[in-house]
Order: sequence, then structure tokens, then C-alpha cells
Amino acid sequence: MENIIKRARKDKKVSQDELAKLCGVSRQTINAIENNKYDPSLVLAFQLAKNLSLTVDELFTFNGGDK
Amino acid sequence: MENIIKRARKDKKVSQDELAKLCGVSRQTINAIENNKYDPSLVLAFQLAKNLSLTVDELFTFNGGDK
DNA sequence: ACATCATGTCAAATATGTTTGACATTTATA
DNA sequence: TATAAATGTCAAACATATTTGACATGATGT
Repeated sequence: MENIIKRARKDKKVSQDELAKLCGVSRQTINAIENNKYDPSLVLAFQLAKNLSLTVDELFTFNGGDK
Repeated sequence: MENIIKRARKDKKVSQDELAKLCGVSRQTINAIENNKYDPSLVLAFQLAKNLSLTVDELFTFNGGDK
């Protein structure tokens, strides 16, 4: 699973901390997801998409396989 | 978080068990998600969408709030 | 009535996602 | 160069998702 959160976030000129607050999660969570430590929950994926003005399908790309 | 899995699955005429196998999860997982016991992981959401010929954004609707 | 398939549900175990607090490093900017 | 802001990372605790095995119910067809 890939995501373009870092790019979309920088386009919007918000910090990880600001995006975290907008999504109601911790800064570490945003950081971990941007650096592919793990995938967000579905709810968080929707909140990220919403706060970055994108759809979930635009923000994430699922590479058929398993990860 | 709402989903139209049950409807989309019936349109495709597949059982919970068949959909579960297509997605690589257990039948109970499909059943629980259809009945809103919990939300799927992001990966599973993408697999469900793929196997039901829909996008994640079509299959799930996020109601702003938290759930 | 019987057999079969599909669905709903439970509990316990395991896996994955998230939080908090802390500290190091890098990147700005005064 | 010094200081603050932003990012990367770790460990331990906690929350949520998923599995397995089991059993009950509902629907279908024979």
C-alpha cells in the first residue's frame, strides 16, 4: 500500500503536527504512516483524505498483492 | 462509517464465504463488517472494493464525525 | 422430515494500529 | 551561530481488527 500523504501535505503547507490535530491523531501516527511503518485505519484514511482535499482512492494506491 | 457491502455482494451473487476467500480473510470477518461490528483495515477495504468492482469511496461512506 | 448451504454470533488468542513521553536529528530563520 | 520548529524514532501501554473453532438459526431443495 502506497500513499502520497507527504506530498499532498506539503502542497497544503501544513506540518505533521497540524495534520495530526486536524485528523484527531498523534503526530507520531502521521509520521509513521508517511514513512510506511504501517497503514492507517479506514477511518483515519478518510480523515486524511478529507483534510488533504482528496479521495481515499487518490491518496492511497493498493498494489494488488498484500502490502 | 457505513458500507454497502451486503448489497454489492448480493448484486454479484456471491456468498459471504466466497467473498471472504476472494479477499483472503475469514467468513466471520466479512459478516462482522457487513453488520457493522467493526471497520475493515485499509488493505481489506481495498480488496473488498476490488472484488466488488467498486472504489473504496463508493463502497464506504464516512460521516464526518468519528464513526 | 431431512440434508445442505448461508448467515449470525460468541469467546479466546493473535496481529495490527494508536497513544504517550521522551530524545536525537534535521531544517528553517532571527 | 544560535534558537526554534519540524521531523524521525523508540518502547510500553492500550485499542482495534482478524483468526479459529464452535454452535444456532434460517432458507432451499429433495
